[in-house]
Amino acid sequence: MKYHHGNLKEELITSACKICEISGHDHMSLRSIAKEASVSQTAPYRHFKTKECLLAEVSRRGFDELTERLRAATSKVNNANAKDRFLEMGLAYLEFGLEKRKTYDLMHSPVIDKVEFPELLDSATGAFEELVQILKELFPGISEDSLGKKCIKFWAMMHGLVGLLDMKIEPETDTNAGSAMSVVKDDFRSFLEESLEI
Amino acid sequence: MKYHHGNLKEELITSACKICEISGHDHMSLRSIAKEASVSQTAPYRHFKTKECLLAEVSRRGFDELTERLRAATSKVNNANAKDRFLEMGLAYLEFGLEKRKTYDLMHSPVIDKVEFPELLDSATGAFEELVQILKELFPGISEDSLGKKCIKFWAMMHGLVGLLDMKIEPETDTNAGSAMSVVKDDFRSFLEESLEI
DNA sequence: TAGTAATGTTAACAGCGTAAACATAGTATA
DNA sequence: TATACTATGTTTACGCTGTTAACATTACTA
Repeated sequence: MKYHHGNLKEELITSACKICEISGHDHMSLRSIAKEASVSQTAPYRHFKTKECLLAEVSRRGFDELTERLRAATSKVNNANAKDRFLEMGLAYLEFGLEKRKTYDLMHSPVIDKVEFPELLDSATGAFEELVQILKELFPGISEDSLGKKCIKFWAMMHGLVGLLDMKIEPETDTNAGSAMSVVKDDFRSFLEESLEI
Repeated sequence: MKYHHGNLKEELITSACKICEISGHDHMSLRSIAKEASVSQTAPYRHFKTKECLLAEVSRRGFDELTERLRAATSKVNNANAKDRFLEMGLAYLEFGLEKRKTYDLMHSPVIDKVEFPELLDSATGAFEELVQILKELFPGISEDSLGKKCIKFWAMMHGLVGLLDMKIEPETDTNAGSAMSVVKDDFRSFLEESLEI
């Protein structure tokens, strides 16, 4: 048994990512992470000033994975037209949000002030940039203002959609036959396609 | 000094609402709420089974206030056309989200499982219903399916917008003159109006 | 090789949510 | 009106938390 671990910081982060996705960031303790790495309770403090710093790193990795997924989704159909690639990206975003729900929550949680973690802000912006690029292709010659508005609309819609799908707030339609949420879930592609008319 | 407080439950809730909006729900302790009401640390347990139950009540009041604001916004211009009233509603939603940011966060936080609190779900659905109604007026004769989709789009966009405005994730435009976010903030009305074309 | 920086451990602190046992006040019933 | 019961408060205590301070060991550098 070595006294020095060798690669503790990295292992703490990956453990944290795992525990976060299982239990959610508010049911995740520094001590449990340390235990998972077979290390004393206070060892993490040699690598992270506070718990928040570790959480920020977990969040950062979340954004990086999201960015990667968005990029992969669009390049998967690289020879297709911009519209199809945009749709793939939207699908990938929704999938990430629902699949890694707890991590997604942390990424958007106000617990971590992004202003205090510039690298985290960078990673988050990186994901946003994927959307900017595809919309630029989709609307060539668009003004910066319009582009900005479009980006926000779509990003907000995606983000809101993930939240709403999990919140289970539904409109009480008269018929109530086939809830609106499941309509979106089942046919997200056409849902997104319609939205392109914005 | 009376032994029995008389109206402790109500006072705990209002204290909790106040503290929540000031400190945020994750920096809010039952003990501090009890202290604010000049009562012992465990007194709240006579009225709320767990801390989560109290938070659920705070969240519920948040949704009720949101509902009220949305209704007030549309009835404010009651003799105007549906479109103007819709725009007023959107504005009111955004205002609420930014003004009562911390409470808004709690309302959308996964910390409280809405399935476990049916009344909370009712209040949340109540707010959603306001949107459903105005969209029904705006698009008379619309099919239930389309209505559902439209509701979700707008609700998601609003919800996402509040989050994004606070997250400060911005697209890095080439010019970077006048960030996209501030464009939305300054001219939310036209932003929303454009979105009506969805 | 000596000294210093990096990285680990142990012990201790205050604050937290919560449960158990007990105290007091209000209320219904005999 | 006396008595039981219920509602609502307090005190005490438990285990868990994030964090700090003091100390131990290893790695690196002059």
